[in-house]
Amino acid sequence: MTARSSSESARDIPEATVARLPVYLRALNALADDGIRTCSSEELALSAGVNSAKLRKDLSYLGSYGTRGVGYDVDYLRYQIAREIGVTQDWPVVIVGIGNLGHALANYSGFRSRGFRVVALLDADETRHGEVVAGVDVRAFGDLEEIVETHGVAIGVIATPAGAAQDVADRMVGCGITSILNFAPSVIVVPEGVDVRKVDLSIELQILAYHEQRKANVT
Amino acid sequence: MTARSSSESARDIPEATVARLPVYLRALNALADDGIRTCSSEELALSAGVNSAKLRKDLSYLGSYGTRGVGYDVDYLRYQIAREIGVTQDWPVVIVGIGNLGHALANYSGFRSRGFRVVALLDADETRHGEVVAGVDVRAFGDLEEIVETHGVAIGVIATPAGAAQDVADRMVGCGITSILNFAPSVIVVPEGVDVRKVDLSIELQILAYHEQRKANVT
DNA sequence: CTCAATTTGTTCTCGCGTTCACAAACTCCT
DNA sequence: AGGAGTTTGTGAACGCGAGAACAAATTGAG
Repeated sequence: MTARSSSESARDIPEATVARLPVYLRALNALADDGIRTCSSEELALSAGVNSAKLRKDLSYLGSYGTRGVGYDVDYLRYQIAREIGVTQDWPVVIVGIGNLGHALANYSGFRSRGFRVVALLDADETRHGEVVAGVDVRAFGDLEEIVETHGVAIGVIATPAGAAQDVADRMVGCGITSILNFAPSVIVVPEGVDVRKVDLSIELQILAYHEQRKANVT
Repeated sequence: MTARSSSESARDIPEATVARLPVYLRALNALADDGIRTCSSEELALSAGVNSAKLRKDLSYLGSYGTRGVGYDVDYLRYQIAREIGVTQDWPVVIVGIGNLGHALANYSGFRSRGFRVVALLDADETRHGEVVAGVDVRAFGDLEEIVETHGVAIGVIATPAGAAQDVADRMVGCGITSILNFAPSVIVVPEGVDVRKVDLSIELQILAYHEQRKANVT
């Protein structure tokens, strides 16, 4: 299943490591902005908020990009991580659902600066079609196929109410979208081969509430 | 460290389980809305998008709330989970940073319906003070102490740009806030005893991009 | 050139979480 | 009442990730 014919990047990077690579990349960018050209695993780990042993192990999955006795070249490592994640290229993204959250996402500058380009905002509400939000056209949900095909979109973002999420996901999958970021508070089912990541705002708060309650209960 | 003097809820629930309890709660609410009064672990697991064995083990940490041969009483289980998480009570929350994301969070109905009440929106921008967003007063960041004390706030949400996040966190901790939900794309450092959860929108997309790239590379 | 100091890459061990598999408990039908 | 059929709760095995610890590689001083 994980056999790769491509000669490079054939390593199988653990999921936990993949989730931390963007954090390292951000830390490296911050260091570069400060004019720092070289850093040790200890320093980088501090910036990223992780253990240095973990950092080194994570980086070792990518290859040997450090120099013993010296550390890592910030620019070089930055490029290597970006390439591994795939953010050296430009990823077109569609956002469905132009409520408060869709608005916020469309305006979020962090997407663009990290290689993601919002090519369209889709909504079922016809009265909003033709509007321009954050420099992006608001279009009809029915235009999804056309937009996906024209721009070669592989990543879709769901920012609709819970009730619409599964329908939207089905349509996205039907168009050939293979990665979905779901902000709707509902579980969506997709075929094998499609990746879904879920961000649920109220769940995060509930987890905090659980711990908060326990703190209070230690009498 | 985990010794509890309180007689009930003395069990130590694994972190991974805690993170899933809100999902189960949501699934149970959906079932209840459909008029379903009883469900098996298999059915509930399907709604929640998990394995039924995992679901049963998770629930077993709370106690034996099911009936063998029958399943779980939806209302009863719902109450037990809600009580365990702590969402039977009302949690006052402050949001700092009234940008696009702060706006979206303030308007998010999912908070209120789950026991979280936004008591104030704070922002450094003086021109916005006195405004009312989503029925909540926009106040000066300097009012943090007063608001936290008045309402007994234990949970704070950071929705500022990255540069301000650490300062805001420090102030929050200084006021006695012990749980922080951080949407700013930066690592924040807090003292022992303070819980931080981080939601980073662009990191989620980068993780998707990594997998997307790998799919494309399987030639 | 040699040796001390530094820092990476990797091996090893431990603990947590997931999953399987099954005994225990309950219902319902005859 | 008894037995077949369900479904929970949990013991045990397994796999992954975290962290400690160390060997290998590099630098720089004398």
